Amino acid sequence: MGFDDICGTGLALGFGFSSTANNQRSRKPPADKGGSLSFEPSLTLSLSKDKSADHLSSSTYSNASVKRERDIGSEETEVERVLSYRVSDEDLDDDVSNGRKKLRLTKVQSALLEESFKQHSTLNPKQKQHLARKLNVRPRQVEVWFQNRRARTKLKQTEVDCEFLKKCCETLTDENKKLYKEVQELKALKLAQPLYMQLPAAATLTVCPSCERVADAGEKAPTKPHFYGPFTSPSAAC
DNA sequence: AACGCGCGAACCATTACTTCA
DNA sequence: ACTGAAGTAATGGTTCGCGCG
Repeated sequence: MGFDDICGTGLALGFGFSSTANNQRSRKPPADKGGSLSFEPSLTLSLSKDKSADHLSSSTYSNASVKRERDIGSEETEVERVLSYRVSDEDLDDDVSNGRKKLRLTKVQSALLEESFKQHSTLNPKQKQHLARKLNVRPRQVEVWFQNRRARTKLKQTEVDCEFLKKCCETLTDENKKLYKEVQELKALKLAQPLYMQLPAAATLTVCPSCERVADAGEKAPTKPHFYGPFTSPSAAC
């Protein structure tokens, strides 16, 4: 997404996203065991060739994943079910033969997974095995859950970042418009009064670019005025 | 050292199923 | 009872890093 030269002033605005979850495509788990995912939107405001980038990162993702009452019965019965739930290779074969079968995770299972995800968003094989045993589910299920969870986190973060950047964009567009208007006004002023001698009182504070001497309206005119016309070189005036 | 190959892990887009308003 | 939307478990394909011959 980009906004190129909105007001014709040579200013260009653009933004995009780049992930820094160990460079996103890195298949290795993050070095830091926290395994934090961070997605960095980059906001770029460029004036012709000059380019600057600002990396932003926020983590305002609110966890709303376990919000549905998906199971009947009390927590206790659920725990029992978690602990009695066994998945074997035969089950896996069954799934394959019967087509896709969706096993809804229980509240307790989801909560445990969520808890684990808070600690590290990626799992090494050992952690996966351990968690799978703890939850009485297949390691593959744990893996899939984490995958989907990461995807959800990323989506939420992208939404948040997008909102933020939209606001940035609006602000910058306004700013840009203001500056453009100012430029137009100054241009108009310059055209209307080609000679600096005709400048109104507010603009009579002049600086000679050559000697850098400031002269205001009240000051006695120097023997040789430092005024110069639009077609004369400033340096020639001194 | 360079290369090709196989494997495992992670990601992504998509599908399929479940739940709820 | 039906239906569409939202949520999410699962699948298939792709890419990458690594070890090995």
